[in-house]
Amino acid sequence: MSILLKDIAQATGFSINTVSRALRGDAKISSSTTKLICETAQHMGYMPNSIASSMRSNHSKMVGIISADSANPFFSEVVRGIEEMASKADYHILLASTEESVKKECELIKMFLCRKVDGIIAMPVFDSSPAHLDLYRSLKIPFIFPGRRLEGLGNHSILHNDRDGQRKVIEHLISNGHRKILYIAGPKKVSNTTDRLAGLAEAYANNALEVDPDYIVEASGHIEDGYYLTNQALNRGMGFTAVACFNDMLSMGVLKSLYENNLKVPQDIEVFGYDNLYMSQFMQPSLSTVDVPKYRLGYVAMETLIQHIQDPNLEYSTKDFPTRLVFRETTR
Amino acid sequence: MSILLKDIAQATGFSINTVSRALRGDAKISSSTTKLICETAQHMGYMPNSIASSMRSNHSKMVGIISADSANPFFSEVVRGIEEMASKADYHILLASTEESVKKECELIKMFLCRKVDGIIAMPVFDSSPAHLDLYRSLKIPFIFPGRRLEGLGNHSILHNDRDGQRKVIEHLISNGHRKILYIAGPKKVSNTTDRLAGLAEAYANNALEVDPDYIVEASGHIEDGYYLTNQALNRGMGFTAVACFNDMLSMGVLKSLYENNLKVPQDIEVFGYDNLYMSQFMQPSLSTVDVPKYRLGYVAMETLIQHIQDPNLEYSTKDFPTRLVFRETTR
DNA sequence: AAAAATAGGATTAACGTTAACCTGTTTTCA
DNA sequence: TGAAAACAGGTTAACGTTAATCCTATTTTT
Repeated sequence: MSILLKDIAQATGFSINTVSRALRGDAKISSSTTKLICETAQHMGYMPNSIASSMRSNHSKMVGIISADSANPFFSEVVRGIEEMASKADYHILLASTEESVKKECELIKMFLCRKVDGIIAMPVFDSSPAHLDLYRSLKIPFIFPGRRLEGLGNHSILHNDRDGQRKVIEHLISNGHRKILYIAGPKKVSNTTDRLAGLAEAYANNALEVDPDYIVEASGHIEDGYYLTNQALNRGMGFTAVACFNDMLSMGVLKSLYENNLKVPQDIEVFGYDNLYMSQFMQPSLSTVDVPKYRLGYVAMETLIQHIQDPNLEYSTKDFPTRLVFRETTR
Repeated sequence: MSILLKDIAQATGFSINTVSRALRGDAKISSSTTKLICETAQHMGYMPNSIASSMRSNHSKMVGIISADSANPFFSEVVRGIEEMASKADYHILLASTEESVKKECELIKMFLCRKVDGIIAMPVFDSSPAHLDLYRSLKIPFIFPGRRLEGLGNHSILHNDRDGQRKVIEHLISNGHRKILYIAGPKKVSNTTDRLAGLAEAYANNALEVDPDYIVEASGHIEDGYYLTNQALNRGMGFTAVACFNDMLSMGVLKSLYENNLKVPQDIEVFGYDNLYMSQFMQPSLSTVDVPKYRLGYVAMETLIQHIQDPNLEYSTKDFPTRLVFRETTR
């Protein structure tokens, strides 16, 4: 059916092994032989069978990516960074999304293991069940968590100072005179939610203010949550003067709700997002937010993963990127 | 290192082959034996090596997905449909994006072939170069094009009446009295651009109107194009009273530009998108658009692909889903 | 009661590649 | 000048599964 090493061996008169080595650029094969073999392979339209190669060589040149939420462009950006680096290093990607389900996450890991990926990059659900953690701990292949962390596996993470970023946002709002700030938090099962809430608490504490739990509402992180939760808070007459969101998608829903309720942004209410999605600058009004280096996160995660694949003894160490506030039209 | 069929064979006293067949539910193995083997496998924590399985059985249970543009949530939705169906049928996905580059598309196909995928689902670039088409024609595995088409391979497509949808949009605008409609087209290298432009032409023809090429501008399909092209048209004093876009992302940029130029939507200018992204209902103002069954497109594409994998003699036939206009706040 | 069919499983040989080891020349340089 | 390297490539045996074939009791058929 298709061209095999055997066929090239026959055509050139060399052994299968020599052909295999020549095609892989083995230095033991003379350059003239290598050239002849490569050209013959080219002409015959040889395509290596990576399944067979993986089988024998014990590495698949594939890494498994576990994304979290396909509805949020945040993750597309991270994955784009991963892909870019992967492609440079001639790795390929097996991609799937958990939609924030631990069960699915565990299944994916097992699937990746069966498929013999060389490493895993995951945006894991924050779930402290032993089964989940043990699964990661039992992994014999390298794994990296870009943008998220997992209890006890902190050094596998590449983070971006969530706590710091959220603290700055809240401090800014407080210094602008706001005392009733509605905070739309992310889902509990995401580490960033916890970290950003810690940043919020810190900001209040730094200003000797109490956190009012009524002004912290939980969301799954999608646009509609921002919309409905803002409507709800408004209906309850909570009288907030600023809204800080766990992410930009939520903010988009918030802006919609505020507009429909005839509240002017930023005059009546200031709004802050988090993530700095590309689209946020085109929201109406354009969104003030916290920039997270999404692409870089993915890129570095892949880069780091490859280092660990190449040197299994390499120690893991947390990286932490700085965040940066981006002021646009939703703040004064 | 890890548990193999061999180990289960040793533990149960059956042959490797019997273990393999029992685990796959072969009817030739008695139910008591099957039960014993499966339970033992479970206890020992057996994980099948899909690489080895693929190698021998000649099917990988993987399909390659070629997406087009990672920045557009349209494709995430399609991929979600693909994944859902794939997961039901126990297929897994190798996903990559061309970012609309034919070169990358061809490379991806070859990569998928090397990795022995059982089929391919692609959103191909519309490029009539022989190399590109021949590559698809030479494929010995099934392939489906959801939402796009390729010259001469029309029956591999699952479409959604692009021409019809765009015609309705333009006819609606014309019937609303608009005579100067700015149309922001997609990139030439996407079949939908051509088809939607045909729909536009049809609408004009049906109303005995001439198409003014000056009012048709080309874009790559991203938010910023909508923004800059609208600014540009405004600066040129083109005096249009409606804007129809190739997709919703463009519309988001258009809305931003119009707002910044103090033009009220829909009072001064009506705007129509295309795709009906989830987020479009939250744009400010919410976007009138054409609904495309994105998820369904992906789902059916995968479903169809599996049918073709299971029956290689099955004839290909184009499917065509109906579109539906969605009226929101950007139209009167 | 002998032949045929069936159930249940064992043996053997692949799948296409690469790793490990081996062999025969040619260089090198002490 | 001769022994050790270096060079260039060949041989053989895997990797873990599954397909194809074969075997042997037991049951069914006639």
